[in-house]
Amino acid sequence: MPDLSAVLAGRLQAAFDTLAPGADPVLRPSDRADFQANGALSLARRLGLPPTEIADAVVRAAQLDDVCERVEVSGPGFVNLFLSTSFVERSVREMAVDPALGVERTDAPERVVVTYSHPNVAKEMHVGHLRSTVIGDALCRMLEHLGHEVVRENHIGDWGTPFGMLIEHLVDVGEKTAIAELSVGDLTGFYQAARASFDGDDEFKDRSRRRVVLLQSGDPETLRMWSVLVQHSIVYFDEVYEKLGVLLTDDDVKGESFYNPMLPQVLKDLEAAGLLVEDAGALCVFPPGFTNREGDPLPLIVQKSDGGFGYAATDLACVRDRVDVVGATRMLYVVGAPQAQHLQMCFEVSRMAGWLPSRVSAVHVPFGSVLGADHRMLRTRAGTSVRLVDLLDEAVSRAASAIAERGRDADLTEEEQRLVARALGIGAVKYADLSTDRARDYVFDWERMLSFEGDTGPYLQYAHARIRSIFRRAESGTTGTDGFPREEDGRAASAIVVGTPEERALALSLLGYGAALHSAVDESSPSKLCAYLYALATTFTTFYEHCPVLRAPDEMTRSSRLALSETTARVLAEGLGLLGIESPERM
RNA sequence: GCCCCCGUAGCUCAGCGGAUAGAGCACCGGCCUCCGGAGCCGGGAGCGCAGGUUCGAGUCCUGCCGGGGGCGCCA
Repeated sequence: MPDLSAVLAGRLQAAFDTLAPGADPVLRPSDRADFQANGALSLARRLGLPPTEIADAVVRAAQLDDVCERVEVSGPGFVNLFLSTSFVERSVREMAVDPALGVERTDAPERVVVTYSHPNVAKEMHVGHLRSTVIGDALCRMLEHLGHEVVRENHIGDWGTPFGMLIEHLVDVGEKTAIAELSVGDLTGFYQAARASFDGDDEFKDRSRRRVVLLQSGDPETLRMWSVLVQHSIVYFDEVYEKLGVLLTDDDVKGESFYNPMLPQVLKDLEAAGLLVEDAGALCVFPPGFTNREGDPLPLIVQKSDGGFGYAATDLACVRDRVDVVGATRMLYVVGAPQAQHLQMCFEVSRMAGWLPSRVSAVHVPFGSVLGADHRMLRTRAGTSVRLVDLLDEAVSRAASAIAERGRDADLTEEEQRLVARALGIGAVKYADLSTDRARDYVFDWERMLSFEGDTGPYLQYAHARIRSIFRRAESGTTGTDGFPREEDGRAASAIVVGTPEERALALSLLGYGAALHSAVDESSPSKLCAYLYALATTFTTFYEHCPVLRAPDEMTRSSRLALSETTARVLAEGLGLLGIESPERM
C-alpha cells in the first residue's frame, strides 16, 4: 500500500507534468486543509504566469475525485486538499489489516555499513559511547526494516601505543588479577593504574615502549597477552550492550587491529597514486580545501615521523575494506561531531585515491554532547566522566521506584515488575537521547526523561500499555491480530468508520507512519520518528477522551474504534521497537 | 586567526522556503470525577542583532554578537 502522501503526490505530479514536466508539487500536511500543494507559486515565475492561474490549471488537470472531497485554490496560489472520508476510511483499513502497517520497503535496497559504538579496550564506556551506540542501533533497525541490508561494525580501539603500557601493567599485576578487574568492569582502575606507572616510572615507560615494538612485530607472547586484554574487555562491552538492549554482538567487532595488516598497502598505493608528500618527517596527503591555523594546507598524516601509523591510515583502510570486501554502497559513521573534519579529510583522500567510487556514499552522522544540568559536559560530582553502566543501573532503579510509587498494575509479579523497570529505565534514557536533533547537545535530566507526561519514553510506553489494556478488558478472543473482531464471534466489523473529528485526526496520524519512518531513515534522524510517535500518542489521547471505545454507541462503531486503537498500539510498539525501545503489555 | 555546529516562550525542545511560529514542563482559569488521568478544554509569554535574496525568510546568503567544538604526528 503506497502511503497517503505518496498517492496524493503522484496524482499532483501528473497534473504538474502537464504544465512543466518534473515540477515539484511541494506537497505538505497543512493546518488549513489535510494537505497543501505549494508548487504553483514557484512555478509561476518560471512560466511567467500568475500563480493562481497555475494553481487553477493544476486543479483542473489533477485526478483527485476518488481521494478528495474538496480541492480549493486559496491565498496567493495554494492548492488545499481535503481528503474524502471514504478514502481515509479505506486507507486506514488497508493499513490496519496490513502486517507491515502500510510501510513500503525501499525499491532501491542498499548494503549499508553502519559503524558505531566503538569503545576502547581496557577503558571505560561513558556517555559519549551511549549516544553513538543508541543512535547507531536505531539507524540499523530502521534501515533493516525498510529493506536495506545492514552490516554493523564496531570499530573498537584495540591497537596502538597505549597497549605497550597496558600489557606491561598486565605483566606487573598478573593475568589473574587483570582478568578479574576487566571482567567486573573496573576498567578505569586498570587503565589509570597503567597510566600512573607509565607517567611515574621511567623503567616502566621503557618497557612499555619496547612492548609496543614487540606487539607491532607480532611477537607471539605479546600478542597472547594483548588478546587477553581484548577478549575480557569485549566480555565487559557485551554486558553493557546487554543492559542497553542493542543489536551489537561479538560478530560485529571489527577493531583497529583488523586493519593493521592493510596499512602498508594503503601507504604504498597512495605513493603509487602520487598523493603522498613528506612533511616534517611524516608521510601525508594534502586534500584540497583544508587549512590549518596558519592558513597552510592541512595534512592527513598517514605515517608518523617515527614510522608508526596514525588513525588516519586505519580509517583509510576501513574505507577500502568496506567498499572492496564488504561491498558497501553506503557507509554511515555514527561518530561525534568533533571528528567532522577528520572524516571529511579521510573521505576526500579516499575519493582522490579512487577507493571511494561515486556510486558509494560515505556519510558522517555526527552527534552533540550529553550535558549536565549546568550545561557543561556531564560529569560525576568528582569531576570524572560518568560510567555508562552506572548511568544505566540508575535509570533502571529510578524507573523501579517510579513504578512502585504509581502501582499501576497490581497484578504484576516481581519478575514482571523487574522487566518493566528495565524497559522503562532504559527506554527513558534512549528516548531522551534519540528524540532531540542529533547534531545538538542535550541536557541530561532524570526527572524529565522518566516523567510519564510530555515527550518521553515512559509516556509512549504507557500510552501503548493503556491501549493494550482496552483489549484485555474487552471480552477475550474478540479480536484477531489485525484488530478486527473475528468472524467466529459473530461480529460484522469489516470497515473503519471515520465520523468524528477525533477519529479523522487519528486516522490521518496513523496514515503518516510510513512517511515519518522514511524521512527518519533518509535523514539518519531517529528524532523524526520520535516526533511522529509522540504526535500519534497525543492524537490518540484526544480520540480516547472523546470517543468511547468499549462503550461505543453501536457495534460497528465499537469495532471500528477497536481497530483504530489496535493499529495505534501496533504502530507505537513497532515504532518504539525500531528505536530499540521495548513496549511492555502492562506496567 | 581560520573552519564546523548551535542561538526559537521562564525551562527543555519541534518547526520540510509558504498563510496566524508549535509541543511538553512550570504558571493562570474552567470541565470531567466515565474504558487505568498518557485527563480534557482554554489563556499569557518567543525566532540573538543588522543587512540581503524572494511574491513569501525562524528556515537560504553576508556580516556582527553569544555558546560549544576543531585546527600535523593521541584516537
